[in-house]
Amino acid sequence: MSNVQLIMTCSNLRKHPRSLNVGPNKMVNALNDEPDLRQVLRDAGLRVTPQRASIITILSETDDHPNVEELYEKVRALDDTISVATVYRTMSVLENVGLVRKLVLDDAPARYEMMPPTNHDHLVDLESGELVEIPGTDIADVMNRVASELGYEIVSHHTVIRARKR
Amino acid sequence: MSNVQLIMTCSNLRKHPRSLNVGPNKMVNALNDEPDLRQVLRDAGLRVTPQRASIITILSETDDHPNVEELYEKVRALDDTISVATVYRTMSVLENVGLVRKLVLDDAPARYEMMPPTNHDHLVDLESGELVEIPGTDIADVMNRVASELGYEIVSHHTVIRARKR
DNA sequence: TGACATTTGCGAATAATTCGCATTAACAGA
DNA sequence: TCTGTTAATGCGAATTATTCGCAAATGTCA
Repeated sequence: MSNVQLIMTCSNLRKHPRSLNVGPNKMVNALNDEPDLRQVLRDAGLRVTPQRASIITILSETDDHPNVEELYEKVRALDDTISVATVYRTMSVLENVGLVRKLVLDDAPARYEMMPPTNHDHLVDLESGELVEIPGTDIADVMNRVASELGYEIVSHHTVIRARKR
Repeated sequence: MSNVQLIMTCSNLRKHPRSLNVGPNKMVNALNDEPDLRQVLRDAGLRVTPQRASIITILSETDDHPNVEELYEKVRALDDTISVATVYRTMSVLENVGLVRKLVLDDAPARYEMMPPTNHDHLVDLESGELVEIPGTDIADVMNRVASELGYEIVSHHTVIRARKR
């Protein structure tokens, strides 16, 4: 009996500036390549610091969903003076601004991903801890309807499905 | 701009023994009234302790979704020697056995509720911290299809919707 | 370039939850 | 009903993720 957690998330709150096409081995600064991202920060009255740039760069290059500790280790390759507290603070800032999405899992530190330009969901295998992206579903439609009936406009949603292999 | 978290959960994993019809002011022991519940524990090779009985009693009488601290305070009325650790341990046990559901919220301690006999979802108002139940939706159908395509059988699911008043 | 509010780094502080362990007690079998 | 086995409890200490306070550093805008 294998235990699995299916995590589905979608977001339609704001237009994603532009998807980052940074090659996996190009250690470039995402914010330098993406003036749009700089502007997102500035528009929110926030400063574009090298720490924030490094974090976004790393996050843009990863296709998994790192937690703060993993992020911190990777970012240190770009900036070996950055502190964990800054990573925490930055993730919070980026989340508020809408550049990253926070995935709150049970019994594990929060994970993060860049805001995806396309809706997609997630599947977490609890045994391996692996978090896999799966194609988006039309769950969003149902949710939109439900939220709409309550007078709300969905900003984002996050579904956790616990399932058993059949 | 009011911020709201809509939490939707459903469960279809196992037949709920029987819904508890304990009156709001009847300070009775739920496990004594509900031999089914005792059996659920025994079937899992677990012992029916007074602590577990008290916790289930309190949880059955509440229509909100208490966290461990709130639960602990209320349970102390029935058993003033119970410890917080026991409440934590018991909630974990009851969750594994399928008697309660754990609601993991962001930036707040986990909340719990008795496994509902009928599907229902939740709405959390972040400002007030209030967690309101809303009628179940057919999201479950969509999820079942998605999970089914992946070869999984849904045990439970948990959706968090962040929405903004329109 | 200079003023100044933001942001950072550091380490200490919090908060939720778990753990270790000696003691207690549930319950299956005699 | 009594008893032995073994799970469960209570206590407080330990862990873990995250936040906070504050002085020093640094983006940003005039």
